[in-house]
Amino acid sequence: MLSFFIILRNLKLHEKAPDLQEKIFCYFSGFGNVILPAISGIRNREMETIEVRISLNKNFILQHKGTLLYGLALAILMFLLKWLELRYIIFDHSFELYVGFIAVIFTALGIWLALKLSKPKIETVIVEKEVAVANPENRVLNSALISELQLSKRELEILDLMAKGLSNEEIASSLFVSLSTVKSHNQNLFSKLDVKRRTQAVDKARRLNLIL
Amino acid sequence: MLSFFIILRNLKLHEKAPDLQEKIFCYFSGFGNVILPAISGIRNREMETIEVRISLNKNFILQHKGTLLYGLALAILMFLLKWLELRYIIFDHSFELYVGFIAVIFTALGIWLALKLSKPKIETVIVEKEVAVANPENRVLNSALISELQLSKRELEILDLMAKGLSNEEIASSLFVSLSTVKSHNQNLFSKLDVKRRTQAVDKARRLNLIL
DNA sequence: TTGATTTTCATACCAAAGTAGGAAAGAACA
DNA sequence: TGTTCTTTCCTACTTTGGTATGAAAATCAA
Repeated sequence: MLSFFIILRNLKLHEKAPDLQEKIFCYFSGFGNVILPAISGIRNREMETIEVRISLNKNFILQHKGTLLYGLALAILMFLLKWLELRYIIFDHSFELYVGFIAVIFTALGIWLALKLSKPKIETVIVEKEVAVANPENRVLNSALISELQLSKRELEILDLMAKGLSNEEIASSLFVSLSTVKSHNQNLFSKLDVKRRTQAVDKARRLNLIL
Repeated sequence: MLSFFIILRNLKLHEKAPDLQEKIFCYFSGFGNVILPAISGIRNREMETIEVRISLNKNFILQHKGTLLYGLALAILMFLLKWLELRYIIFDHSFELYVGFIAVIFTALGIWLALKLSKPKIETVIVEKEVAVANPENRVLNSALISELQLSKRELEILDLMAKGLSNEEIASSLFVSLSTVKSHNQNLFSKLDVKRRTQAVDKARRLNLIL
């Protein structure tokens, strides 16, 4: 669009301007060919940088700088090429020398470009090494079986204390109930576990992970 | 400086070119102003995207490809621009075409060389991954403590059966001894373990690994 | 509100465990 | 041969554990 209006303006100036002004405009138009791309590049880059920073939170200053250097390098080389052309057209230098010089210049440009923009990456290879960790005695309550046997909360409490070696009287004191209560629970517990005595109950409970 | 020489060239062409050709040159110069920023903009955007992807995925090839495409695009554009210029200067354009082609070729060559010479480093990082080993109850008899407590072989036998839930009578039958014998051993055992009842003895023995 | 389940408690009685004292036989070691 | 320890066994007695029966209160779900 900007160029479109430049063309329009050029046409206008061309119709109105005398021969001298037309010449000056054309000269500065050529000057704009160098500056415009550079300015445009910067602007586009800046916008891109902002966008990327928002989405990815990355630092693009180096890349920004790289593009600037790249643009300047191209501009300088383009100028140099044109200058050589002009000298050749005006002063008629050797053809082979000119071509050879061009080849060297642009090879170096390519190398410089690649090295500048392609930084040697360090590729990280992650190797997972399994280390066996001894798992300490890790016993888990057999909740499913507890539900299946329909052991009540109180019964489990008594079973646990029984396994710790407490007598009925001691269990009663511990739970703030009477001896009769403990005996009642014991009866229910033994019946559910199908055992005859506390030692059997404890042994079975351990084997079945009803207690830890 | 570049513009200065462009001015010089234009003066020359102005002196040689007819009025019509001068106009056409100015228009196409303006046309170039549209294409360059647009292509540059696209390239920049694409490059940013590629670089971002690379930094995330660490894909080195994509970065190279981007650089190549970018360089080639600019080189082709430069060639096209020159070709257009030459067409309207009314020179023998085979020479300028040749020079422009040389520039493109050697830029690509330079890029290719640099990429060839720069190899990515490979760094190996070892990550230890802990794997829990399913370790079944792995209990070992505490022989040292058994000796320290001076538990006899018979006492240990009885302790083991007691933990399995056998009554005194059942233990006696099991070991082909009388009930009195078992009671005698129990007394000795309880005394050595400093406990008052079988459930305490069993609990303590388990905790101290006197039985499995 | 009703019914089922859990928790609590008591009584009477029997079985098993635990205590204390004593003794004999066998095995191992100095 | 004598000593010590282990194993075996008995008796009398006390304490604890287990069984059976019955009932009341509390909690929870329908």
